[in-house]
Amino acid sequence: MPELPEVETIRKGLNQLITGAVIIDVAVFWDRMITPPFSTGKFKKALRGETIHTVERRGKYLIFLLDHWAMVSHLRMEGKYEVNHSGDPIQKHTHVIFYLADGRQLRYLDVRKFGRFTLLPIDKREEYEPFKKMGPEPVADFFKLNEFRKDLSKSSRVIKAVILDQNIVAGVGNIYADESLFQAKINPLQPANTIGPAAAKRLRDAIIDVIGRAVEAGGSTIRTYKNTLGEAGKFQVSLAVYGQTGKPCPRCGHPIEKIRVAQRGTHYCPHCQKMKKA
DNA sequence: AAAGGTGTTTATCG
DNA sequence: TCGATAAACACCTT
Repeated sequence: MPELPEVETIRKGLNQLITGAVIIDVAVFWDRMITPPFSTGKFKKALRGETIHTVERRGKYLIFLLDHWAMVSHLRMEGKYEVNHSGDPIQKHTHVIFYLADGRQLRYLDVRKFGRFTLLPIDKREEYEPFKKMGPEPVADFFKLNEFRKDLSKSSRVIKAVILDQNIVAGVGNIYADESLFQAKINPLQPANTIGPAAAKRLRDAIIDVIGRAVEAGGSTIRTYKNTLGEAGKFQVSLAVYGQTGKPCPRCGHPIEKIRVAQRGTHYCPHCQKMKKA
């Protein structure tokens, strides 16, 4: 659910609300949320007294820049942040609370407990393995067609699996993968190494365009996503295929179908997105 | 009412 | 090294 556009919207909200705030204490109610080598105890101790200077993002990861640490937070499926006052009732599925010096609390909620926190020394954050391997951000300046074409030619996997791979391009999840493939008129089952130069360009441009428009719209709210300010996204009304099973294709009117590709629910128009021979 | 679907990443298998 | 699969969880739908 939180893919790049949702994480980016959350990042902006966090920056509005908590930059400059000082963490005086941390409570962790689900220890597995804190990844090794940090124990919950070390995690809390490291954060006490640290100022939240700014929140950055790489792919679907949030990066809180503190005095001595970069706190990396991944929301996985259903992670959310709220900023509360101390008297506010604690919602179900609250797993981490950051107590701030001004009396407010930054709370992390996650129904499925899949989200993770990692602490990195502030000057070593570039060395974090997932960041080192991660593909470019899906914007024109970084996501180069030549590199993308090389990646496609090297892989026999189906194209949908490839664009979901964070090491190819960062931040694309199930929703925006389906939307991008639809916009580029490519069948999700097409093997990556059978995609020609023209189709590769369409796909690269579609990913940049779809993600960009979704960021502008504050992301998509499918079931539960809300940003830090408690607001829903607006992009769900612009979705052409995701969650539109049985509805007419906005381009040709053929009913949208749902199949399974790379173990993921996949929505596409069988008329507009025909499989092409290599 | 048990079973299956939901999506992201990492670990593990062949 | 690559690709496929399972596991980490809770809730909702069938």
